[in-house]
Amino acid sequence: MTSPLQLKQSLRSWMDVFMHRSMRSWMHFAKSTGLSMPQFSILMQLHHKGSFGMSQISEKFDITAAAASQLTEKLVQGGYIERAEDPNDRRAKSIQLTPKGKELVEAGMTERYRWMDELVSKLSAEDKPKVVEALKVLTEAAKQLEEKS
Amino acid sequence: MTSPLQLKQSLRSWMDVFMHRSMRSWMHFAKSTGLSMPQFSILMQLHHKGSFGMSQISEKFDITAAAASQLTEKLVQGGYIERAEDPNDRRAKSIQLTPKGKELVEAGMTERYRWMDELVSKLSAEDKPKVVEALKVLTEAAKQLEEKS
DNA sequence: CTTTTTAGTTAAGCAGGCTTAACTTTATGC
DNA sequence: GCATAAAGTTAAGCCTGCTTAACTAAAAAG
Repeated sequence: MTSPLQLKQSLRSWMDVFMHRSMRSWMHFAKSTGLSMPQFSILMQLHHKGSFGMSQISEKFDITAAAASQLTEKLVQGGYIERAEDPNDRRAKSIQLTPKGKELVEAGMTERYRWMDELVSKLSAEDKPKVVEALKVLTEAAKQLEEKS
Repeated sequence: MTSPLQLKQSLRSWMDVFMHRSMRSWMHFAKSTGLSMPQFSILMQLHHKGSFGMSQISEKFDITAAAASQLTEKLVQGGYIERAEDPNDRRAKSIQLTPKGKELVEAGMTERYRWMDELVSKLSAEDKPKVVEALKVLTEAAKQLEEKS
């Protein structure tokens, strides 16, 4: 018997410890790159979605088009992204990660994963399969939620 | 048989989807409060640790003592924290959340938990206990790691 | 008891993000 | 085709965070 309360409790405990830890390593890495958080967030967003235009940025980050334009300009200057004209709509610009940008994002991910890998090394042999199973279930559920919204 | 690769894979998939989602709700909430990210981070840190002094802030957030002092000043002005003299060392100041500050942090946590609760509602009855078990194991492992560092 | 360290504050100045306002250029509606 | 809307850009100005530098006050060291 798993009470609903127990389930929520364990999820929340995990969430607290996980968030606290990963946020720290996250900000720490962002700082070490010399990029600001907003700039860094755009790179991550590009990593997830592949490419998008200015308007998507202003929408996602809830800033004006002007702000989005200025932020991306700095990333272009830094050589992290490149702006290309959308062939279908010549007003629109499609932005993408450059190799340099990809490299930086990869490095950030690796940093983030390190703690996870340490965590794994603490698990007993019998716990490991259980954890794998549970995380797959959770990831699957999360993806379902994502699609709906 | 759970291969090490499989374990890492499932952890990383979960981490990606989880981070992406919770970072968004996190920043969104911070923005809605009108506080800046650094200010908000200080409140969260206070929530975790209870109370601490200026020097801890500059250390944790890797900023100068001057910056820490100015940031906390704004939070005091806003009524989110209060500064008290440390009776043992009258140079030091101990800062704490006010009721207003606590309220705000609680609201942020609730926001963060909401997605988790939705996630739970997607799980089948047979999956739930497995998830609880796995998360407890992970949380326990995380706490062990935390102590060492 | 004097010197030095430590904790924190204040002020000046710089850099970044963001907004509004005034544009340019391309697409759409009628 | 012409007016209107949409996608971006640019510039001016504000606010915030951050740093350095100069300071006050209390503790520790000698």
